[in-house]
Amino acid sequence: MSTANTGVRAVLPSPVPSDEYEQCPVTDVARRLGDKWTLLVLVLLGQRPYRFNELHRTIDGLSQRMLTRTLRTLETDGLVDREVFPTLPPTVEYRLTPLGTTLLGPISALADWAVAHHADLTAARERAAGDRRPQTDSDPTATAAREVRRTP
Amino acid sequence: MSTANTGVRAVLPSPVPSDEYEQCPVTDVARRLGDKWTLLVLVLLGQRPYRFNELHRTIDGLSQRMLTRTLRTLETDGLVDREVFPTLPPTVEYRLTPLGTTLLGPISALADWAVAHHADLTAARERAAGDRRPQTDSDPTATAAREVRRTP
DNA sequence: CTGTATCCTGAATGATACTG
DNA sequence: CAGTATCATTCAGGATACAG
Repeated sequence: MSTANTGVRAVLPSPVPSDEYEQCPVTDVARRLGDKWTLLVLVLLGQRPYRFNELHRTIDGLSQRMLTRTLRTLETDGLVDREVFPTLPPTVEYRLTPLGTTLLGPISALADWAVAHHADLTAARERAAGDRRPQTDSDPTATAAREVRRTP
Repeated sequence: MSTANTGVRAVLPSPVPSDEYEQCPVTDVARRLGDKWTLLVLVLLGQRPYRFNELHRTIDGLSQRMLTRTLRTLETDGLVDREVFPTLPPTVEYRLTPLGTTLLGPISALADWAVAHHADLTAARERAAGDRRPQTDSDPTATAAREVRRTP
């Protein structure tokens, strides 16, 4: 794996993007995927089209308000298409656009990593939590500075 | 590219994880990367170790408080190592752990996608913004329902 | 069924000042 | 240099009611 960090380097001008950090495409995308429901919705729509209430029922805990918001944003970003059928009552179907489909690749890479290393994360967190009350008080006499370099 | 969505499927039991959505490793990871500074810090540390103020200076707009918070979280997750040198004044160096380094791969995948398709996103957003005031009023006589299927 | 309109709370982030 | 402590602000997100 690995040395495909071409993209990463590409978006890192030495003085990182000014306060207009949203200019950074990577952060921009990450922030969207990082909200509470977008990833879940994208993955579901990656399998087949869904209707509004179908998504609502499938994703436990997701409110109507947030589902609408999430879908609208995805639509605005051109990742999802919304099709309305003139039935009574109305039927609306959502599906990934071609652009949206191309996002499944990177998402899968992230998903694979998450699944593979979630145990590590959990372990690290528990270790960190435990380290806040250890008996491991090292010998204070050994605390003497081993190196004292001046910081320029 | 593409059909590597093994991971995605793996974490999608049909009735999506109950309100304890944090159980989902993928969403968990995405939420961290989706905060305002984590991704930026990870990418910088992916190039070489950095000292605290070095990061602070390099990432424009990042406050001391948020840098500390971000680094602590990364440390807690086992993605970043913190090394203190007993100098005067103190010197602290941050570097990726081996686990943290493995995250660079997925991040690169996302970064590559973001760079490649940022223009599409921007275009879609502008189109969506413009579509809110168009003169494209289609012929009302053509508005008749073409299909009226009953929703089950 | 597919939304919109309000209201409300907690978390994320920022600004500022202070410390070892 | 490398933080911590406080306070203020903003915003994502949830609850609820209502509408076409």
